[in-house]
Amino acid sequence: MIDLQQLRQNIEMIAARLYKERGFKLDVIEMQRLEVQRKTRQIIVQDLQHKRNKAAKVLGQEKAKGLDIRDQSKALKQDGVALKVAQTELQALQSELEALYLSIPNLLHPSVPNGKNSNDNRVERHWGTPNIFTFTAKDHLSLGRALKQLDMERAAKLSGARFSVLYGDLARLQRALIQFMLNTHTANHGYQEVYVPYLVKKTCLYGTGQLPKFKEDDEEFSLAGAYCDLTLIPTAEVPVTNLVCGEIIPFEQLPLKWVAHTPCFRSEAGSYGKDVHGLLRMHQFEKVELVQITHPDQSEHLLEEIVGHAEFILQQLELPYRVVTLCSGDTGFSSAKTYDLEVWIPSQKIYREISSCSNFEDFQARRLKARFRDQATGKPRLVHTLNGSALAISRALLAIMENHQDENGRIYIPSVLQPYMNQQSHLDNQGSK
RNA sequence: GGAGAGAUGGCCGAGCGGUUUAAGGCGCUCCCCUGCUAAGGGAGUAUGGGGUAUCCCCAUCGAGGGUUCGAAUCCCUCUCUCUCCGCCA
Repeated sequence: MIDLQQLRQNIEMIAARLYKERGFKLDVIEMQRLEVQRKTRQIIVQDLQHKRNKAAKVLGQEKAKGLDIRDQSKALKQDGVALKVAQTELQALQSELEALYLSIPNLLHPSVPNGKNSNDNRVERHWGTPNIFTFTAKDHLSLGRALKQLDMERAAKLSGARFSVLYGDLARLQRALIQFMLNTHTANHGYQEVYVPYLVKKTCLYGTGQLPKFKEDDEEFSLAGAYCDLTLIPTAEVPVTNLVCGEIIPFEQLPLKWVAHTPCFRSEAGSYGKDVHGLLRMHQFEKVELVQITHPDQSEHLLEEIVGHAEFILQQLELPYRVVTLCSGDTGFSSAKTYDLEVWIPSQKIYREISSCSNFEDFQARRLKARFRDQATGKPRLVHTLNGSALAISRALLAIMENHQDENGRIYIPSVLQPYMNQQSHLDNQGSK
């Protein structure tokens, strides 16, 4: 949610920005109409409440003196009815305004380039150079099948399309990736490891901005029946960021830095026919996620730090990548600024997203009511929240398979992972049944 | 799953229909006193919102409804915590 005080004061300017940056049409007339009504209603309600409180007090004192208060009591009944009516009207206006405000996307950071879609993203830098293969490079699906360690067919038998089954060394390599990333971020980058629920209440999704959705598509998986208010997390961002929901964090604890490994569940509604084969786009995948809860003055700088942490992993895995700043049209609803890390995919000869690092500034914090106590004033202020994938595990696995293959279909295991693989240097047919 | 007990400010804890404007204590901040330390005295100490804004008002006692002129207090529903029994990784 954006700052309402700011919105009310500079409504024309902010409406213009929302339209220019996001193509979001804010109904200024309607909003102002509702605001005026809300304000007058609120004054009426509070006035009636004030009268009620005073009258009740006087009545109480008279009763204590032993006076008969039945007539006065009866006379006050009408005020109670009027109050209830006014309260109901106020509530209706408030929820209408609330729904409107929840639908407004975040304002973008000035450094975000203008643009419509991913074609307009700004490439910041490259690292590494894509391998030039002296043979025809295979995609990860054929490589995995040849190794008998990747099985989409049996996965489909269990759960349908967009699920995977891994065997043997490939399954172990996925586990090694998770371990390596968690260990690196905790030992080298100062994050605390955190284990969180994979099922969360809907309110958590409002907090981080996945809900409300105005598209038809429902991106998340929800449970039915007795637990129907629970949803499978689409990313660890949701449970981890919601840890500070409603809290006032002591100043000296900032920044809070958490790293979590979780599976992620996405319906992928709206991406029918896109990336239907292999590990690229699945309903269930593993991810190691970084989350920071920071002082407002630090978030801009800490976004760069998070990107650095994700880049470090890619470098250690010896994978060529580039860093892009998402343009205005490609930046997510809640984000003020997002960097994507894109890893080279030899079979497609393009860079594909493997990490997304965002600064949400106070947008999520306002929804979450996540604050810290300002040292100077002693008053609570909204924190800033950031997160970054570091990395998407399934895509890292895929990238390793494709970038580190040789002409015999063996796959080189990056040296940083070998300690997690009993010093094994390659994936080959030995690791499967 | 069965039986019972709870949820009050940063913390402990009283209140069980109207002198509560949430007692009292602890902690914290500032001031005073005491030549250090300890002890003592005084003041302050939630969050959100509104207004005729150095002041006033409204809301919040786990959450949501209800009863009442008036609810922390009574009733209903839900959530969570604790104790005992059962079951279980």
